[in-house]
Amino acid sequence: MERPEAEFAERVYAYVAQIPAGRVMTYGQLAALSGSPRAARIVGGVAHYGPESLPWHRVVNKQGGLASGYYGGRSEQARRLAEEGVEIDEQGNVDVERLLWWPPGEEPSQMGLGL
DNA sequence: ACTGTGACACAGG
DNA sequence: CCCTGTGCCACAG
Repeated sequence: MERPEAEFAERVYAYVAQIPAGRVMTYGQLAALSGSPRAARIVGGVAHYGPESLPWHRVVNKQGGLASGYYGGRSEQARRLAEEGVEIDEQGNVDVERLLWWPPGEEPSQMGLGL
């Protein structure tokens, strides 16, 4: 399956590129920010065929589980996250609640609430 | 326009 | 915790 650049993918790339070291974003979150709230799976495809230069190891599923098809395997993704100070529990998951990152100005908390 | 393909999400058991 | 099924939708033939 080839997945050359496309609008949706371009947006995902832009967000992934902004994730700070030691923080993570979920597939569903990236999908929503990129314009398709229910296209989490598409983000997976984008990640698989996207630029290796981007920090894909900072993209995890909503439960904190590491990617199943990460280039180099989950152990490699875990290693890269660990290097940034991210702790992986015995189940191989990260604390999404605590490490989830949102692009400045697009936090869900400010979407419907006046600060 | 239709079909196959998922590095997901979510509801059940 | 595990596993299973169903919904999901951008993108390539």
